[in-house]
Formats: sequence, C-alpha cells, structure tokens
Amino acid sequence: MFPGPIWTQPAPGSRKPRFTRAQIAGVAIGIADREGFEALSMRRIADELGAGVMTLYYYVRTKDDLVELMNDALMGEVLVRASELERDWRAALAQIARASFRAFRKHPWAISALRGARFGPNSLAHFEQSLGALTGAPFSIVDRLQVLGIVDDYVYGFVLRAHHDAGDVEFVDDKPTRVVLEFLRELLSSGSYPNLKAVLHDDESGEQWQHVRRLLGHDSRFERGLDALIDGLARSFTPKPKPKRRRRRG
Amino acid sequence: MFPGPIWTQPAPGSRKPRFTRAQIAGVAIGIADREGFEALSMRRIADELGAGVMTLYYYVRTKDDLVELMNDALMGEVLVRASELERDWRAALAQIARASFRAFRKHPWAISALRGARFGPNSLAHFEQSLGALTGAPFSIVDRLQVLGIVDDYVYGFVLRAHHDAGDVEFVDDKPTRVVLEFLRELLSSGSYPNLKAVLHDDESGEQWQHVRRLLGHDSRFERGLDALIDGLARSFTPKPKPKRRRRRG
DNA sequence: GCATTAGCAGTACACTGTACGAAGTGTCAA
DNA sequence: TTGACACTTCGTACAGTGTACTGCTAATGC
Repeated sequence: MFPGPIWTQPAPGSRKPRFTRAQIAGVAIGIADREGFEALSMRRIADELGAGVMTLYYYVRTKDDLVELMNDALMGEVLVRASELERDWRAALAQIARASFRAFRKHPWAISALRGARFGPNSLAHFEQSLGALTGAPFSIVDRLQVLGIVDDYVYGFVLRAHHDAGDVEFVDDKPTRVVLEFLRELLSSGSYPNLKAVLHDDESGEQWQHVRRLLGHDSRFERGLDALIDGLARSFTPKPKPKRRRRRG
Repeated sequence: MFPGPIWTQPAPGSRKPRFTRAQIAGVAIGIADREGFEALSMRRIADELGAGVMTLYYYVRTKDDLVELMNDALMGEVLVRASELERDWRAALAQIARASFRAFRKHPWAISALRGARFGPNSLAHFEQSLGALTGAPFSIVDRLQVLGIVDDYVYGFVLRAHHDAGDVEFVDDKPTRVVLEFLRELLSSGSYPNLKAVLHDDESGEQWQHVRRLLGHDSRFERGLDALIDGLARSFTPKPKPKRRRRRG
C-alpha cells in the first residue's frame, strides 16, 4: 500500500530529536547549491550534520521524500510578499513568474530534482498566490487554471533549458571548444544546414556561436517571451466584445 | 583535457564490430520507453544485446554519451518532413512545436534525460528546420533566435510538467488518494488558502482535484498556450509601422 | 604464416540508497 | 527511585550502479 507523500507523515518530535526536517532539508539544499544535485547523497548529508547515515531515515522515508522537502522549501522562495503584489493581474502574473525565475536560477539543482508541482504547503501557497493574482482578470475558473499552468510551463521550460545549456563543458566562456568548432564546421560544410550556415556564416573563431549562446541564455529572452505570452493570453482568453475573431466560446 | 562530445569521437568500424552506436541507442531507448529512465543501466542494455557490459564502452565513452545518442535519436522524431511544412511561418512554428510535443510525450524518459539542445546532427537539423520555418517572418536574425528559443522553452516546460504530474502515485485515475485528500482538507480548512478553497469548494470525494488535474494534463492547454504565445510573439516582435509602440506596460 | 591490433568481456572497486536490527536514552507510571 | 518502554540513533550489510583495468580472441595487412 502506498504510504502517502511525506506531508501526510507526521514528523518525529514527541521527545527531543536532534534535528528537524527543515534543518536536514536546509543542509541538503546547501550541498546541492554548492556542489550540484548529483553530489547530494545521504552519506554526504549525514556527514555535514555529524550524524549517522541511517539517522536521516528516521526523519524521512526515502531520499525522494527529502527531495520533496527541498523542493517545497524552494517554493517558499518563489512567493511574493503579499503587500508587494501588483494590483493589475498582468503585472502580478509577470511578477510571480519573475520570482520563480529568480528562485530557480539561484538553485539550479531544482530543475533536475523537480517532480512537478506537488502538495507541499509552499507549492500550494504559490498556487494560491497565483490564483489571487488573477483576481479581476476576466477569465472563467477553468481559464484561470489554464493560464496559470501555461505561464508556469513557460517559466519551467526557460529555466530548464537555460540551466542545462549553461553547464555545457563543450564551451568555455560560451565559446565552443576547438574540437567542437571543427566538428561544427565540417557539419555545416555538408550543405545540409543552409539556414544555420547563413546565421553563423564563416565562424572561424566561434564568436558567432558565442553570440548565439549568450542570446539564448540571457534574461532578456525570458522577459520578452513572458511579455509576449501574457499579452497573447490576455488577448485570446478574454471574451471578445466584438465577434471579429473566430474563437469558440468565451 | 576535455575529450569533446561523442559526435567528435569516431565510431569504431575499421574491422567488423558486432554493433553500431545507433543500434545500442535503439535498445536503450526501448528499455527507457518500456521501463522508465531509471531502469536504464549499462548491464541491462548489455543483457538485451547479449553482450558483455564493458563491450558497450568500446562504442561509447560514458553512459552520458549514450544518453546523448538517445537524445539525438529522439530529435530525429521531432523533425517535420520538409514537404509537409506549412508555408505561413506561424503555422509552421506551431507545427514544429506540436511535433516536438508528440515526440516527447511518446518518450517521457527524454524529459529526465534532457541535457538541453546539443550538437547532435538531429538537434541541429531541428534548429535548421525551425530557422527555415521563420522564412518570410518579419524578424531580425536576433529576433528569430529569440523567438525559436521561447517557443522551445514553452514546449519543454509543458512536457516536463505534464509528464511529472502524470506519474504521481498520490493519484489513481487523477483522483487523490484517501490520505492525500484528508491532508488537503485539513490544510484548506486552516484558512490560509482562500482562493484555492473557492476553486475546490467542498471537495469531499476529490472530484474537483480530479477535474483540475485533468485540465492541467490535457493537450488542449498545450494548444491554447501555443496559440497565445505565437500570437503574442508575432505582435511584440514585429516592428510596428507606426511608432505608436508604447511597450513598457500600463 | 605471422604480427598487429580491433573488438569483446571478466573482474574489481568505489559509490549509491536503504533494510535490518541492535544499542542508547528521555519520559512516565509505579 | 526504579523500572519499563517507546523514541531516537546508527553500524553493518546488501544489492545495485558506472567504469578502470586487464587479458583474451580473432580479423586484418604484410
């Protein structure tokens, strides 16, 4: 039988345990931040806490549960303080998206660790806050949910790709390695990639690639995409007064 | 010294090797499709091939390299046949996005395995094709790259989240488990989640959650988001004839 | 026919998550 | 105060992982 997510499991504490779940998740996050998600092992965490490895399993059923804890802690960082939340729903939505963006950028491990939006109190709070941001938006409930999902999709996707690309070893300072550049040149000279070739023309030193990569990783892309997305959502989800554009339902 | 990506490393073949890289990647993909990415091990692959484990390392430097091969093979599925590619750039872009969507949906492991867009011939072909789709679009080169990146971000994000949510064990048939439902009810009754509560009102049986989850996972959301996104991109990236352009929001 | 070496694979090692069970210890009833 | 007992800690062990090292076999070029 499935025991349920960690949130349904009571944390120990009838006597005085040495640690708390939050504390353990905290050092785990620290390790992941500093050394990457793949460096995060139960032994490593236990060492840092000065505890035995199996001690962790008294606080947490599995490593996945611990990751869940980490994830929810991170979701706490994406929350915008209620007092600072913009009134206008578009502005508020963008604001929340930017907060997520920043949080994920700060903790890149979350991307590899992400198990999707879950039940953590903070995950729910994020959902709650997002719903609140749409107060005053002319959407049905179903539309609200879809809009929120779509914006989150975009944010996750951006961070996912920006992060992965950033870690590539084939580049130093966004410039392709010698071997890589050579390989690319050979491939392009096959004639199968005319458009690509036109963009890069003769990229002897890899500067064009460097340019492209900088472009892809840069925050300005995030902003422009977010702008366009919210704009498009506002337009296509708002019931039109005039039936100028064919769209089923409103 | 960094040896470079697998694409720069010549495949064996001066005598007659038993296998090819493509073949190995093929069975790896099969395993991942059937049993999930975490079931994919070098031993498992070797078994399926009827070979020794270390034999694989004659074809591939590391497991990561193998995953790279798998990824690029998948990118091959993303390609739209040139003859079928729409003329209108918006339609073509949507078409490519849908192709990616389908490919990823078919091979969910790719999401966990994704290392970002890389150098594989097929990845580059996807890039090439996307650039081609924008022929006739009124964008500068830089804008083209940004637009493509943004659309890919959205697609990746959607698939990422849709897949992860789909695998949740806390749900059967999209309905929350008994324990989960109880936990949610308790959390909502705390009063900290008014908007959420309004959406779910009194969800005794979990049917509201079921509804919400179906909504979030459903392809219609993908379509609507894609529509809105491309619409917004067309609008905000196209240079306006009149200088009436007061972006910077209101 | 012989030397070379491409290709295959067994063994071994360091590392992972975690099941099991044995210790130590705070808490409460007597 | 003493006992009992459950809470809390953690050492040992095991099955699994990726892969370095090394030796073997057999195809190839002379």
